[in-house]
Amino acid sequence: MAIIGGKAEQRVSKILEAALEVFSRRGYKDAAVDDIATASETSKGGVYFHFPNKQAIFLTLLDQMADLLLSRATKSMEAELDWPKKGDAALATMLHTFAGHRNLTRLFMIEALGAGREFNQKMLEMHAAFTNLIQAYLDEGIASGYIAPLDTRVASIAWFGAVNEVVTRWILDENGNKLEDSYPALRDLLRRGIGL
Amino acid sequence: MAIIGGKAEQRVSKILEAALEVFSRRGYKDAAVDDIATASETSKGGVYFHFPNKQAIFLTLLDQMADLLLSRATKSMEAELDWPKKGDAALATMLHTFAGHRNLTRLFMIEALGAGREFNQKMLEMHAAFTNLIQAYLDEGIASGYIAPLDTRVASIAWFGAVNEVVTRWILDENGNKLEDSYPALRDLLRRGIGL
Amino acid sequence: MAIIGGKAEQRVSKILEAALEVFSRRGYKDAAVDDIATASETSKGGVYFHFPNKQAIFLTLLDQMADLLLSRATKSMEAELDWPKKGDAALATMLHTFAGHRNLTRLFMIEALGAGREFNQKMLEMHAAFTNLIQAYLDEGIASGYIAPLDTRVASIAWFGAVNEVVTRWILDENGNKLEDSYPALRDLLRRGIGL
Amino acid sequence: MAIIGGKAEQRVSKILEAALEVFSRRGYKDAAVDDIATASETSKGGVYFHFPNKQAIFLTLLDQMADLLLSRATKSMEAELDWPKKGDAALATMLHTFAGHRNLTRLFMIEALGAGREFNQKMLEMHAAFTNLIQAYLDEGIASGYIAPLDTRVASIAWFGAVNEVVTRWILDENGNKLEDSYPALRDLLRRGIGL
DNA sequence: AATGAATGAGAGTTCATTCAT
DNA sequence: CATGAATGAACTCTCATTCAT
Repeated sequence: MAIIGGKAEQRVSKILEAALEVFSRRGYKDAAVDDIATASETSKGGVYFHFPNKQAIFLTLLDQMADLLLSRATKSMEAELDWPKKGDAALATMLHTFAGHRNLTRLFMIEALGAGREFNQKMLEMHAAFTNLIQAYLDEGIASGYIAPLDTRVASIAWFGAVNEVVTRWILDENGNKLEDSYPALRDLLRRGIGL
Repeated sequence: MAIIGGKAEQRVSKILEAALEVFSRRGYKDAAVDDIATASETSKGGVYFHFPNKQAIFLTLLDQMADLLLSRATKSMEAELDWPKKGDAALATMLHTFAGHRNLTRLFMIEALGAGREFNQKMLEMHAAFTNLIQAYLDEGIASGYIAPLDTRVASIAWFGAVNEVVTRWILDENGNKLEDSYPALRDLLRRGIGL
Repeated sequence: MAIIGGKAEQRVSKILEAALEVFSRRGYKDAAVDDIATASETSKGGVYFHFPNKQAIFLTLLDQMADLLLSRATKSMEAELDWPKKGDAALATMLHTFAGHRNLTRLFMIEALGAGREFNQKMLEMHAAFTNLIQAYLDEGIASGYIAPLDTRVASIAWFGAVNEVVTRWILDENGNKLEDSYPALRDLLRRGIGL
Repeated sequence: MAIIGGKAEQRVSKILEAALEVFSRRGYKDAAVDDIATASETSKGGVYFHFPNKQAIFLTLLDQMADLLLSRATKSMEAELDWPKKGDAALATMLHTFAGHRNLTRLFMIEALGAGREFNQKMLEMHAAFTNLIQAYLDEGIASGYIAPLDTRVASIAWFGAVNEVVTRWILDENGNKLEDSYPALRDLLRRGIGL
């Protein structure tokens, strides 16, 4: 009957919204399902009607975030025609997206790592999704002759790591600088690293 | 009167050893003090006689690790006279040290980040200790004319992040490749990134 | 929909009943929440669902008791028209009520005092509630010319103390005399003390 | 060898002093033997060398206090020749002694009651010691014809209770009035209560 | 769909007591 | 005599999960 989202879908997204807030405020382990229920104006039973357990809520959030980040990065690359500019655009988009969603970023970069071995596989997949995107980009650059051949697997990991650390520092340092200020230096460094 | 270490010191290091094992196997939150006690062949009370609480055990471990890593890296740099080789040596040493202490590394790179807000400050300090070492190295390179001026703050963070991610992937991927295989590609990438 | 009390109310009073029994048998500190849970045929979690902590259970009991005692004393005073008889009635009621609720009395007179500094304020209030009642009575006696003016604050405290000690002795002496046997002598003493 | 007190005796009294301080500050249950050890500049083992257990320390203190109070009261009574003045002197001495040892008084009046059933017998004995003293005094007054015959058992309990409550209120009310201010009113009341 | 009461395993921490040195 | 390391039972409190209504 519903067109854009039935009652159930609305409830689910309300719960996810609340969960994001609670998880990023208290950390995965310290976040109580009760807190999520309260924050989403439901009851514990209500949450468990829509999700089989706490883990599933967290995983859903991680998936959503990865999708958001990847699709934005992809889109911004597609919007550029020039190969080098594609990379710059992706980097800028990533930093911009992170900067705009500090909670989400904390969840994605910090909490998810330490949330327990259950999430290791997921984290690996997510890191891989990003590095694969980067690697494809670098391979394209080599194929089109923009850069000389190099170990794109390691390079993509290093790129991701560099961005990751800049972001992590920004998260950990509660009253630090603006994230986007690092963009120019980071871009130059990454470009030069692949001999561009 | 004690020659190598009194009974207390021995007990403390036995507890720390056990804690390292337990923390890296179960994660900070899931590690029970009871597990640590059992693993160190003491009782819970015994653990609490030597440490005020669980957090303190974890922090002690983190400090130990940071000291180990930093001192090894520093030493290996001092052993080289040529500026560029100092960096290579440090990188090689780091990867080698990580590779040789998987548990320790997991604690340091994964668990500690997500263990809770209480450790954020500590993590910031530790990351900073490493990037400061790198930054000093880069500044020296600029001062001696080996490389052109660049934003060494961001560069050092990016370097550390690159290494970090390579190591994190190695940790998360339980049956992956040898860590040290990434050395040549990583070294080239980092070198080139600073225009060397 | 509920007629006499919902499930929750019933559970709460079952817990309070059990708590009264456990507290007066073991003392506040030695009473384990687990004991209360078992005695009320619930689980520990069940108790904590209805009360935020152990202290709150104890305080609820204290309040209930104070209310019971005060309302009974007040009622018995209102039932008499003659001023001196009001006092006698209150005393008789108090002793009778105490005699009929040994556990409750132990809690109120013994455990609550030594349960810890946290309860000092509460105890002060409760003692004050009783002495205020007595003081009002004495003031009324003076106003109506039954007795000569005297320091009713100290007198009411002394009255309460006298009753208190008689009761305390009865409690401490596990196999002693009947409490109510002390009534005539105590009444005469108190009466004479205010010059009646 | 020792004349006034050997090393052992000194240690014991140092421990008792410390215990008094700790017990009255933290209450019986919350006082840790470790605290007492530290406060008396010994070790836990040291305390256990001189006392078989925590209970014994507490009991020793209670005995000491009762002895102190009783002997002072007795002495001040002996110093008076006039029978009614003996009672006044005892009361004044008691209030004065309590007022000068707030910690001790708290221990004696409050903590000891709630410290657990193990101390009930002791408390009974102590209360009895006081009321016996009072009762003997009252009996003497009857025998010498100062007052008319009355139930001196209940009367002595009531007297003790009256004093007790005045003192208890003074203890519970951390920032209340001076204890000795209650003396005149209390004296008049007690005197009149026995028809003096 | 949703609620809230209930469960019960377990967490970190404390502490009286013991005992080898 | 004294020490401090060790023990282990007990404690309060938390929380993911279940389920009758």
